Amino acid sequence: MPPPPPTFEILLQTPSAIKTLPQAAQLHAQLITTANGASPACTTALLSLYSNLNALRPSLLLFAALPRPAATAWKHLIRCYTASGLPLESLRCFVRMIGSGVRPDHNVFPSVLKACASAAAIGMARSVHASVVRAGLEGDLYTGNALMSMYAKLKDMGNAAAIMFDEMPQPKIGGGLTRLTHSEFDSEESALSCVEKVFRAMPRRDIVSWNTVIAGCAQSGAYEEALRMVRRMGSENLKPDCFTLSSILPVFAEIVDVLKGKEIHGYAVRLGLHSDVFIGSSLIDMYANCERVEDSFRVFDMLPRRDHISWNSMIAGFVQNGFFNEGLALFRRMLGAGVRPVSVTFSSLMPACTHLTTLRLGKQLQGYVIRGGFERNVFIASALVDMYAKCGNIKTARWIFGGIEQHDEVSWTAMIMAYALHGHADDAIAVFKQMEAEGVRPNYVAFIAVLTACSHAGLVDEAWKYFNSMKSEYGIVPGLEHHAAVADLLGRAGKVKRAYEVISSMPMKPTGSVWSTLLAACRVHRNVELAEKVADKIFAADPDNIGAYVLMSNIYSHAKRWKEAANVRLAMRKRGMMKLPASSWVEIKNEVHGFISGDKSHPAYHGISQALSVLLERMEQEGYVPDTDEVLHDVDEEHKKHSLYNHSERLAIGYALITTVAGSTIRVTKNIRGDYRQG
DNA sequence: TTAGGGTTAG
Repeated sequence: MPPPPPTFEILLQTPSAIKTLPQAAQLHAQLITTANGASPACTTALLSLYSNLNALRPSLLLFAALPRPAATAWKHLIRCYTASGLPLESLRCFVRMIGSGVRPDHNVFPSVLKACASAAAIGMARSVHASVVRAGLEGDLYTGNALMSMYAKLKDMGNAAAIMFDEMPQPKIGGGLTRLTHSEFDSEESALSCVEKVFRAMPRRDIVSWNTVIAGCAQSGAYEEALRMVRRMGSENLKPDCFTLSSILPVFAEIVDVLKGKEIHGYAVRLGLHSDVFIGSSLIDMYANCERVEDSFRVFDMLPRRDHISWNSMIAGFVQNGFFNEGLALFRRMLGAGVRPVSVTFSSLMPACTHLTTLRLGKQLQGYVIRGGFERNVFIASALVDMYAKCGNIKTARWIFGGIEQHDEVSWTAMIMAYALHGHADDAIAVFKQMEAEGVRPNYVAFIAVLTACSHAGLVDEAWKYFNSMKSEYGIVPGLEHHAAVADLLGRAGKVKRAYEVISSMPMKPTGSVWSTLLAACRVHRNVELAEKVADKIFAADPDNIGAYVLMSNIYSHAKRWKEAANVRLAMRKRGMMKLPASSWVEIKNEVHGFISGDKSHPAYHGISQALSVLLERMEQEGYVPDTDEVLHDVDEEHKKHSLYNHSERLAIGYALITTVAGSTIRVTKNIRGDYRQG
């Protein structure tokens, strides 16, 4: 009767029994004391143990001890490299394997293809695909799935991808193989069509195959195709699982179809998949994109387990829907829960600071960004450019912009818009030209930015030039915003009739706000007749447009047509429209102080008033004459002067003057919109 | 061995 085999041999035959690194090390130690412990068979078996545990160092040592590594040994090392986040090493290893005369088989290709995707090695990807064909493994299920996944991941990779691969030593993968360049890959066929081609050619498909092709379609914007594929799955008796659902939910988020999204939600609940973290974050995002942020929060709140993406989805959902304070509060909660913020957290959160124009919070957030080493992340940097510009600090905005290594269309546009908002039209146009010179094609938003720049600087001819070039040179159809910018410019330049023509002949229906800008221009240029015409247009579309009432009342006041002005105000009161006083706020020593026009309730009001009197006296000494013309109420001059001096921004400046040291920067923020509400 | 979710400019 043969003796029972030693324990370690049993263990080697059932490698799944080894679950931890110490267990593997223990077995390894026992094994080297035996006679054939150093045999290639034992070494390879140990290598497989270590590589399954993603232990790269011991795997490398064992591999080095093999005089002639067999295909299995290569496979384990390549897999371990890929899993350890070293795709280039993985590919080098694959090239060496071929060089040593070992033929690649169905075991090794999935890891190699995954490495191609991670390294964004497009040329290598094509070579390996050809190698798969030469090995006759096109029909292999796992290899086919890995091929599709690779092409799906390579889809968005730009020039950086080609560069990364070109740094690698040129592979020589057998005879008859050509390495295609990046441009060939792009011009021949889209990555999505590669995914679909592999899918169609597969003799056997499993749920992974379907999920891969569905995700590929969804991520490439082929929404209809993705949905058709989900319906087709059923014909092969496969039911959508949590992978399918988390890939398909972003489609409904994108096309803003909350009904279909809810159907998927219901399906997930019925299958008990709704507590899956992936589905959870897709649901949060879908509801948020459909402006149903309460539903997003309900999903978030009920998740039994949350990872950093669940938190990020909810933070982004809040911020994108204008719930800035809620987004910031959730960020604090996330930190409190011990979840580390990632780059996406900051790029989602930065717009909240921008909209709240709280430079203090933005700077705090930037501190986190710097400590996390995310400063050069193009998403974060673009948001920071925008934040600094909107908080009044264009120099810092420019400095951050300069630190971005690879500018994309968004970061360029953020910088153009930053200059535009500050009235630096020449700089804005220079940046626009530089963007083109560096090979980044301006998009729809970039034209809004450059037209805004022209508009704020009164560059009528420049604006028309850009507007006309949009369609003829760039193939971009001008939208509402572009027409509005041109009309706004014409109005500001006093060409109100021309602006009226542009708006009237727009290919789309003008919104109330487009007409309102013209109405504002009519006020500035004192064209009562046209103003009445424009107001009719606004009230026809939107009888409750409060801004238009206010403007008309002001226009009549300007023209000293007090009776008509009073009629407008009466009409407003009848409709229940109430005036909300203008307000300004200023940050002093990490605290925000708000002031409303005419308000005397601030504890420091006395000091403010004194400071303002001193200041005013000196201003008048130096020749300042208050422009009471802009105070439009039907009251006497002395009252006009009084209401001018108690403007909320003056109160804020007065407070800042008495609480900060000389030479400090004072940043006052004012609400210029929403001065009225329907009460 | 292969598959899924969240981000910046208007």
